[in-house]
Amino acid sequence: MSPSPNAPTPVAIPEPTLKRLPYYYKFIQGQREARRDFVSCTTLAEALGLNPIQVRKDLQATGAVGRPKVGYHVETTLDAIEECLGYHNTQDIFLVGAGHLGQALLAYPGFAEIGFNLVAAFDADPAKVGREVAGKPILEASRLSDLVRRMHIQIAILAVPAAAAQMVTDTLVRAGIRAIWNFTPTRLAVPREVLVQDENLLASLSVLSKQLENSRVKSHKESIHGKPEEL
Amino acid sequence: MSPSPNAPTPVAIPEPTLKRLPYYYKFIQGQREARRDFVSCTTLAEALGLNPIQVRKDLQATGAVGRPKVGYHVETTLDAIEECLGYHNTQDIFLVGAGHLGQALLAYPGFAEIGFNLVAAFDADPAKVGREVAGKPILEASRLSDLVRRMHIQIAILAVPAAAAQMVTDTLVRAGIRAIWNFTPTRLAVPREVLVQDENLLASLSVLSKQLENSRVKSHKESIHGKPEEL
DNA sequence: CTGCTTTCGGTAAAGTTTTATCGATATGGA
DNA sequence: TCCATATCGATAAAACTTTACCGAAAGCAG
Ligand SMILES: NC(=O)c1ccc[n+]([C@@H]2O[C@H](COP(=O)([O-])OP(=O)(O)OC[C@H]3O[C@@H](n4cnc5c(N)ncnc54)[C@H](O)[C@@H]3O)[C@@H](O)[C@H]2O)c1
Ligand SMILES: NC(=O)c1ccc[n+]([C@@H]2O[C@H](COP(=O)([O-])OP(=O)(O)OC[C@H]3O[C@@H](n4cnc5c(N)ncnc54)[C@H](O)[C@@H]3O)[C@@H](O)[C@H]2O)c1
Repeated sequence: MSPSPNAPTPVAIPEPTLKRLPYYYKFIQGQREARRDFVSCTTLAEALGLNPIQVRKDLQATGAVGRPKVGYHVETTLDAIEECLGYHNTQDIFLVGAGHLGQALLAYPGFAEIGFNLVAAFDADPAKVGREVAGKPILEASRLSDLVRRMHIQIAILAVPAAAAQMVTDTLVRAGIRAIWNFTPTRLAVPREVLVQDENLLASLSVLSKQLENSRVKSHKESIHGKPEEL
Repeated sequence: MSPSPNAPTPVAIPEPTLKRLPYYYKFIQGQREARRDFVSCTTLAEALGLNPIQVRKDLQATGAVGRPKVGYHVETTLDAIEECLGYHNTQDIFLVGAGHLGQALLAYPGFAEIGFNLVAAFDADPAKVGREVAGKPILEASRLSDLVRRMHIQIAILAVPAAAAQMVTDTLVRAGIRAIWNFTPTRLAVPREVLVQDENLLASLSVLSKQLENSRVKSHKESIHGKPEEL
């Protein structure tokens, strides 16, 4: 309750903001390559199809400061975002379940670019164990617990069949995992101190489909009630 | 502005709710298999680690009605969720970009279960064209536009390299696509009437990593300021 | 140098989503 | 039969996110 003595306001950054930061980062990188030194919220917003005020608030949250009439300094703003998202501090992570999805993730070079080192995968299928994908070994699932512990792995990617999800989670938790990136369509039961980020792809697709249905109804209504606003 | 004459309250269901519905669905299916006829918000919330009041509001949004002291009828509630998420009305969809991620999606049987029929993939790589993945053909990218139009495809999955994302999007839009499920880390420019659902995996991982960092700071603070609340 | 315009930062308002409160209803046991 | 209790539905409060507003700073044109 009492404010910390000298804490530099470590106000948690809202999740929607965190999800937008990578877009700003990518665009500002492009500006750097184009040899531009400054970029304004207006420009960013225009390019990304967002509200300029929202962009400004998001950048403020990273600690970046802008100059009126000029915008934000490209280099320092990139640094601020990197700092904010922790692109610097490299982190080793594991993947559990080297099936279709797991192997796609293994092969993906994008993680390394933002400071994650996907070290190894684990699988229960003997036919997969021993193979490599993109230079990453697929190890025996039975070794998971021990290696999480010994290598002090904090984050694991979960890409096993739904039926195995909770069991693997329990193993990870017992081994001391701190966060799980969950691609299974299961709600995982974990202790309060363990974080879970759900990536429920089916749910996302359902949302899209539902919104499509809504928009159909809406535009139909509009066309009936006569509201052909097209600008 | 004026209320529609006889519309059955087509209030748009909030996205967070839509994303939770599949979890309820899956759990209630389990209850059906266990021969239970009713399920309460309390039970659901307990099992899924959610707030019971939230569960109740979510179910209300689907149109399901419950009985005090008893809960929600399993069969009718499943129907309500199916109806709400459109699990019934089957829909053909296309995938563009049959690379690592695209092929994992092609092989995934989950889409069919919720009413989506992933008909075909399209790729620019001649080495991939002509092959099949899980019985789904990989077709020449040049045929995309024509087939979207002729088959009246409304939803496309975008899994091409970021560099090609906008170009493919433009093609899809010109061909009359209505919604794009976007796995590239790019913000797509589309006309207002086209929906885009972004699935920015790197952004999600960044969020998780940041939250982990926050929780570390917090628990450290707590341990200093003495706040070992453990219940 | 002066005024015009763009853009920032802070604060306030509006909109959404989550959580709380409370009366009503139905069930099961006294 | 009647009471205690679990649970629902509705309404309200709280928390969070997005959007708006306004004064100040800084570049630019004349
Ligand atoms: N493939 C997709 O596109 C896709 C899309 C959305 C969601 N998902 C979800 O992702 C998960 C994985 O999907 P997939 O298509 O890769 O499935 P998959 O069957 O191809 O792969 C699962 C892998 O996990 C391994 N495995 C099983 N039990 C294990 C255990 N106890 N420990 C370690 N490894 C174990 C299997 O051997 C297999 O290699 C599923 O939960 C699925 O619902 C996948
Ligand atoms: N693989 C992953 O796990 C992963 C994770 C997160 C994000 N993503 C994103 O998903 C996208 C695809 O990733 P990937 O790993 O599958 O890449 P990939 O390179 O394996 O596959 C891309 C495919 O797209 C095809 N392609 C290229 N240009 C095309 C065009 N104009 N029309 C049709 N097809 C075209 C290529 O031939 C290739 O088969 C990328 O944008 C990536 O950033 C992938």
